[in-house]
Amino acid sequence: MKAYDQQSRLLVAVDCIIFGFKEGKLNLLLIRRDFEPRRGEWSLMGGFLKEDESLDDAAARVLKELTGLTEVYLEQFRAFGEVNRDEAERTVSVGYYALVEQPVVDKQLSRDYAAHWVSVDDIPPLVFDHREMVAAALRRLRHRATHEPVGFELLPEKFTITQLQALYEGIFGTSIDAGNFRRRLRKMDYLERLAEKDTSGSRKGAWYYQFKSERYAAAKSEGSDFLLKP
Amino acid sequence: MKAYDQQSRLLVAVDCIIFGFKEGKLNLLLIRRDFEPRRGEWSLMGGFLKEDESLDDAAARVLKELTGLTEVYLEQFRAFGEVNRDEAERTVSVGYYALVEQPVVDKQLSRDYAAHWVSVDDIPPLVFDHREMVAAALRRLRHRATHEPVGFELLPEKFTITQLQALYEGIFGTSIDAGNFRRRLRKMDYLERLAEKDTSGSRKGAWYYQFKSERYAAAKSEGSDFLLKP
DNA sequence: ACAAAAGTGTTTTTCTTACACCCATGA
DNA sequence: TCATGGGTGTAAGAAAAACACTTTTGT
Repeated sequence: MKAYDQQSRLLVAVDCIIFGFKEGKLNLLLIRRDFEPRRGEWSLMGGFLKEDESLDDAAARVLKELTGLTEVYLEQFRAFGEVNRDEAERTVSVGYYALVEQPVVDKQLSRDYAAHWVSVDDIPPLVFDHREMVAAALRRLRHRATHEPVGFELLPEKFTITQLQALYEGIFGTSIDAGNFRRRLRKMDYLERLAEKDTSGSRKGAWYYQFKSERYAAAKSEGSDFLLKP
Repeated sequence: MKAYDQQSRLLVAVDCIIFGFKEGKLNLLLIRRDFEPRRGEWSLMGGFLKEDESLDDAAARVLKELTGLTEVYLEQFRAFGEVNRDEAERTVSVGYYALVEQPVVDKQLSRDYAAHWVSVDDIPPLVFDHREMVAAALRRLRHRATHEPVGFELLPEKFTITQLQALYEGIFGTSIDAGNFRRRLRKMDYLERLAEKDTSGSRKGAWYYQFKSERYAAAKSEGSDFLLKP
């Protein structure tokens, strides 16, 4: 059984699947590897776990190094441990997915990392098992987005219902009935309609809304379930 | 960024939360640690990842060492990576939960490991962060059991509706309307009623049923969703 | 014949779905 | 005034919940 001596220590990494949303498309932030092996190929943003940091801390650090962002939604979804998944050395990697506001990231992105957004339905070949990691992250995101109000993390603080609908259509790759979608949202009293309109998309203008997390927490603790599916 | 040299290698473990079901109770298989630190205290069954095995393989190996079982339902649910979670040495642990037929395990259980079943609503103090791991596993089990037909893994191949209801009541700690529960099951044509009855529980006798995984796969691929909640 | 588990039916209410419709406004 | 996205209403039907009811059989 378990005994501490004589056990093999090995590398533990975290890899981040960074999701963004822009112009109706769900996107993924990739980098080109700047070290061997497979220098120059497309890869997820990752890094090795340090002695003095937790997995969550490591993921947040890695994300900060690439995007400069610190207050992002970040959730572990799965550990990947096939023996030969990293060809250089045995490495166990823990996958995290992040939800960021793409326009905000675009401003902060340092050019050095050669980071680029790609649409989730047009992903280039990736190193190692990163493709599989993306697929798993996407499944998890779809699931989370229907059962928890995490989609909002991909939108600016103020957003319109139409934007939210486009987001969900982007996440699921389907189209949604606008009337029914709105009605479901109307019942969520943790969505506050602001006294302000977005006039960029139409003549009439669309009301801005805001997600109130405190109110959601209250609603949840009283047993109400979030559910928003295509 | 990532670079392979000069990185700290560390211990990676897997820990198994083993669920069983008996007499209306959802149970957990625990052992007493037989090595330092915390020898003799209650713990989950775990082991270190070896150089030449995947995480899934390691979990299966650990499970086999304790229960002798090989064909069990086993699913990773989360990695635990707090810096001081294991007081002896920095260890990242990947949590798996297993669903086993308790009566079968009882027969095979080697006395050496000092393994014992405890009810999930009466868990003794556990070492390290094992309590938290159990809580996370239980949340995952509840979720999976409502959306996928995994509950059957805890029952014998042939089971009655009443047993299945008791199982779900045990998993969720609630009571369920028998009429409505049965009706939902009647619609699942991947549940086959056998020509045999269980007469141990009543005069009348209850039909045995069997879960047909091939038929379920077919139904699923045609878009039908499993849903069974309290 | 009756107790007790197994199993069925029926009514009520609630939620989805599909889709028709109205609104506001800049060009 | 009309095209366009924004937003509301509603009728039909499906599904969930509550609960009364029947069936079977050993004692």
